[in-house]
Amino acid sequence: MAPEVGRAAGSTAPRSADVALVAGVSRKTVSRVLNGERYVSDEARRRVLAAAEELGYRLNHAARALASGRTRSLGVVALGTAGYGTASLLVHIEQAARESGYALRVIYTPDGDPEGIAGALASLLEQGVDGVVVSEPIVKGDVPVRVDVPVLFIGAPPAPAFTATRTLTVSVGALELARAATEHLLDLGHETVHQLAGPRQWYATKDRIEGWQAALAARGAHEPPLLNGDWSAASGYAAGRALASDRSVTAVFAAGDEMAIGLIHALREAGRRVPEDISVVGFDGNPVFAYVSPPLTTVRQPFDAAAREGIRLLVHAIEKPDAELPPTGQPPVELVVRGSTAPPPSHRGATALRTT
Amino acid sequence: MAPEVGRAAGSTAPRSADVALVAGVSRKTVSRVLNGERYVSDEARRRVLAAAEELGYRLNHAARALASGRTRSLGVVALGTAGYGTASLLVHIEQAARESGYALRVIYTPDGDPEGIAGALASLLEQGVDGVVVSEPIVKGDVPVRVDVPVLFIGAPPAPAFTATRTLTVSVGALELARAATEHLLDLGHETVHQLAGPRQWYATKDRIEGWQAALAARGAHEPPLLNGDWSAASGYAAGRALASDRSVTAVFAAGDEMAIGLIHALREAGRRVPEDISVVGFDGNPVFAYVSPPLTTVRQPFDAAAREGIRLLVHAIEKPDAELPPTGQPPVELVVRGSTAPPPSHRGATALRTT
DNA sequence: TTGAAAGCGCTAACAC
DNA sequence: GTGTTAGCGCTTTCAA
Repeated sequence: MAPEVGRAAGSTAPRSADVALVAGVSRKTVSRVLNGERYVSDEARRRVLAAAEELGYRLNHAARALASGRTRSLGVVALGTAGYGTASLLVHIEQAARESGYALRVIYTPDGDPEGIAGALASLLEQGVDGVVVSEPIVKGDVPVRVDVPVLFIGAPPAPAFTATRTLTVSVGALELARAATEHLLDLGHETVHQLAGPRQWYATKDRIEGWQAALAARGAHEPPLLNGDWSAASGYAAGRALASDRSVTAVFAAGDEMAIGLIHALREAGRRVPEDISVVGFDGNPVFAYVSPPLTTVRQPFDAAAREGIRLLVHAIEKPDAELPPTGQPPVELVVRGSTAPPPSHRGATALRTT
Repeated sequence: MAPEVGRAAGSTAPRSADVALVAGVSRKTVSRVLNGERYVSDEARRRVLAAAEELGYRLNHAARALASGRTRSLGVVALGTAGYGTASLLVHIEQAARESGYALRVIYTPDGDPEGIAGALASLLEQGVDGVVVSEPIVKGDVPVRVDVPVLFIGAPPAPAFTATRTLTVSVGALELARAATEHLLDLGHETVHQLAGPRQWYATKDRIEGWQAALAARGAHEPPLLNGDWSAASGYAAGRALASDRSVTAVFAAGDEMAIGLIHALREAGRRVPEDISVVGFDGNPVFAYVSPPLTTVRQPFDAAAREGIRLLVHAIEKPDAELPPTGQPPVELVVRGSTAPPPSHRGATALRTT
């Protein structure tokens, strides 16, 4: 079917030269068409496309990357647990990147510690990525890597000693979300709100603590000591067992939905009712927890908006290194009130008296 | 600190030639050291490594890929929802790939339909991957792409019309898991077991239906019509509302944990107790559902084992194209009995009479 | 055990 | 609008 076109008839995959031959144009014109550049006649474009189609031509990204110095790909350093947050963020990052014409290279780092992140970054950089996305890393410690591409941090400011050409940050509004969660509980009439926090060295934990503190301080509420978890339901359960015997606790803000689920389970096992005796609000917004008993009140992390916004920023920094960064909007603060929160027993008691 | 070494002292990143210069060897020797090839003296190796370290040398994968025709990377076609299964599988695939020296390029396909998979494959192939992993795609339809690298299907056999150099499959034992789940219910004394299935065009759905049918048939149990869901808790909830009024239903196998959660919620809202009136078993093994009420009985998908095994196969096919494939073990069948399953009311009734 | 030369397939710069 | 030339940084021959 295809005419004998030099090597194109051979055994190897067709190259741009073969397409050029079939289309009757130069390789550069093929390149122009494939890259959507201007200054190509409609006729030439049509012929190139037809030839590429006929030959089953597939562009070689490695060659393009070598010649152009750009890979049109982004590296992602993902935190290693298959939690809803990480997974959801990754899905949205991939989609946003793809829509901007970038492919994704992913490395998981179970702990998110500086060494792990440094290693992941080094590997990504070797592979040749035009930019890197790091989500919510650890608070302390240097990341001892020379990074010569823009780096986007999702959800937290970059570690202080991090050295990169250009560092970008996009917020998920964790502080505001934590404040909203705490305020919701305070509004319900609780005197104060305990927090079941994540590992202390995570940025994500820090923001949530600060938002909670801010809400407490604004109402003049006493700030109880933090409870510690590791994001897992099991750790929430452990914290709940410890907490159950303290009758003064009427409201808990858990820094993650799964911890909230574990916490509630322990509380109920110990005979404390949720939300009648203790209210619990989670953090993340995994829709499945609308279907447990009680349905979990939570705040939704705007992973979709953050990913879109972040990738927009990153792509901008890659493609227009010298331009100003575009302005970024405030992430939405979305409180999802379901069944795990209610007024404290004291209020309910009053209500009960009235209605009895 | 570093001596003036030609271009190395310039503004661009050091290349292998710079390392060679500093080490006092040829570029080829540098290449040999970096690729762990034999026939390099210890002394030469030491000098090359030292020079690379001193220069902060980073290998250029694009150049290597162009020259060698291999990228040392794997493409993953992931199904688009941020569910526990997909996310968990991806984490384990990445880990196994990294341990074998391969990087990962990921594309999500929300629906897993043939067009989506074809597009994802084409994109991955352009990027230049040495192999591809596709997890549980759709049953029907061609995937009209010329694929010239080995393709691994996790969890299901390849679509019939799929044309690839080499097609590999690794099972998660879904059929056996579905059978185990169904048998568990039958063993408890239920006369039959309903199934809340996933979308019919998914392979994953097919396996689970077949395992369920096999278990039913083996006991001579009647096979009730399938209920339909889309993996989401919301769809499980919808199915549960429809099911609640049918008093003859005493046991349901939900083909996904989240659907099971939604189902249970609807059942309870309608006044049916779980597990007293109806038993429900899920499918996946997300640990968080050990902490809901009732704790979900489920079967655990061996994502870790499947990913390890699958990547081993894929890497073998890539690196030793002509060799036999290594044998693969049977994936473990793990039933996790928790609180959402119990004997049917008839049995319990008998027990209740005795104890009253 | 090591090195020299040739090219992988593409794009950049500059001509026309 | 289009073509020509010269590499991108590495690995692959093949020779020493």
